Amino acid sequence: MKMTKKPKKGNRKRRWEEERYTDGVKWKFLEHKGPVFAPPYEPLPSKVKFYYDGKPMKLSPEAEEVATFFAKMLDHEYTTKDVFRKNFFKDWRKEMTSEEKSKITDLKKCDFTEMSEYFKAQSEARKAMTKEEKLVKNERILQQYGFCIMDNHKERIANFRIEPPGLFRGRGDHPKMGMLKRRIRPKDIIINCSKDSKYPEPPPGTKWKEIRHDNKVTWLVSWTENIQGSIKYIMLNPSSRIKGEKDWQKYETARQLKKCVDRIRAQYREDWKSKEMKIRQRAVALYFIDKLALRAGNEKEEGETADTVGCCSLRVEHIKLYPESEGQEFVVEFDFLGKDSIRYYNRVPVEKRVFKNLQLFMENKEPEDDLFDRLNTSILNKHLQELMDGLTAKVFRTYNASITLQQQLKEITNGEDNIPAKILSYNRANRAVAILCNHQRAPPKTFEKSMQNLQAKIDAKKEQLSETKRELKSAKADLKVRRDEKCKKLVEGKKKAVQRIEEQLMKLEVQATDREENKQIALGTSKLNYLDPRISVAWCKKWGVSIDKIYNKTQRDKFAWAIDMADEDYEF
DNA sequence: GTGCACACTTAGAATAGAAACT
DNA sequence: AGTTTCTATTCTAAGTGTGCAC
Repeated sequence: MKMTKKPKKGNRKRRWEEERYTDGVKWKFLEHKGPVFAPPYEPLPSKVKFYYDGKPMKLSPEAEEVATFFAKMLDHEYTTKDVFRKNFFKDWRKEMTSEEKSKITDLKKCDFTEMSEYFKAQSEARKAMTKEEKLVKNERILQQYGFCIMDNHKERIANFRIEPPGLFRGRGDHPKMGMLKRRIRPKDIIINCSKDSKYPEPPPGTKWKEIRHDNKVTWLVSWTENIQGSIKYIMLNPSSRIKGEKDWQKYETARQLKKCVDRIRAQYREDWKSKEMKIRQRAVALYFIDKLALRAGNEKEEGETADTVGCCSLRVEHIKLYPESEGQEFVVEFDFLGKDSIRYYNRVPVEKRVFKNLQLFMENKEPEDDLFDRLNTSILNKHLQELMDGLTAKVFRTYNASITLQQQLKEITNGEDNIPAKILSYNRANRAVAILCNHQRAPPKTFEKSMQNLQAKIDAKKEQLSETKRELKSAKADLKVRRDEKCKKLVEGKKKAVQRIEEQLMKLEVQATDREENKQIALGTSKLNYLDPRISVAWCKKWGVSIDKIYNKTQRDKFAWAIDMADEDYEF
């Protein structure tokens, strides 16, 4: 793939300019220390008791450990849910001795409160640990296990700690919530590294499941998780060469789409008229993916996960058709749970042909039937591949997100504004994308209160402003009477103060607006995954906004390639 | 086409750490 | 200095998409 770039500054190649390997080879040399395992279980002190049916009961270590997982979640809503409790209890019983099993037959009779209190106290104690103590411990492990050598570079590893055992927390209505996520041991672990590297050592007295040398993949460590049976990986940090290049490539593909999106749109509009049902469905689905930035919607195994859908897996029950609604024609109402069981609700007017097609697709179907019964993501992606090299459904999300940011920035940035107002504009552009992609968050628990506090601050600032203005007035009056240096100085000082306070007030007001508009919207996901960072870098350069106002340290590391590459006239 | 294994990106919540306030 | 509040980081679940066997 051709990627536009500036000529390099020095002799040394930047990492993202080094040559890339061919035929799927991801690296030539890989050396690392392996994973950090979860600390072993520490039995509770004997004074911390578990009660069954009001009576203290000493549990076997295995049963006790699983009980602590539940105790640690006692304050969480999960533990009130039937499915969670049922799954937990079933898995807990598997860890019990036969005696325990015969005695403990009802979860309602279990009292974990002492355990729960104990863990709360522990976490308080941990908080009270001095900075140095915490830092030293974490830092040592980070230095030892947090990095690897991939080819010529020392790279940061993302998740070098193995997930500790606990109770599975699925999102939404997950049928497996509460199941026991078992402890991962060395014999579960597959190590991936290069043959000529120094292999990681398993803990004394243990063995790895396997050591392999597959340089067509990027992971360092893998294991199979017991809830869904899926594979988990340890991979590199987003700042690494291998992740950065992939990210860059993703945006280049989206820019390719920009070049041919008009043709593709014309094509799918044509296909709305096709004689073939399959093609019509494909064309309508693609229209939704393009217009509404819906996800592809792979099919999922029923009963294994929460019931969520994307575009291709939409069911009849997820949309409602209104030939006419609130003065608009051909309105489609979407209401379904998407990824992470986040609700997607939207009412959109569509073209007549789309509307008619939808009516056709829904004819003689039950609510739980697939809307696009002749379509799936594989068919759709095969078609997209023919339209453009590397094109898949998700590229539309990347493309539409990035192009929206660019357009919005162009439209709403005001050169006259001061820096905070410009940043507000940036956040608003970012927000437009987050809304498009339906990136939501639970409103922070303290949102109302924090809003009130901010408003109080604003009121106080206003009060201060009028007070200072009064002082300025009287100083001016004084100056008229006694024209001495001291009075002049005072007037100047007050003028400055008024100006300063006005600026502070303005900043607070901007902050309030920004926060209010952000109540239920998460900006981070689009910023991190959908917006070509070069657009943001160019915007910062063009308007003289420091890049760290837009990206924090971690984000600057992730987007180092873009910060280096883009100048102020970069066009997505 | 269908089902499955695999590898990788994308996602919001939880937690830790930093900053602001009292 | 202690407490509260905001921000950054960590965690890991939940998606997407490919390739292969049948």
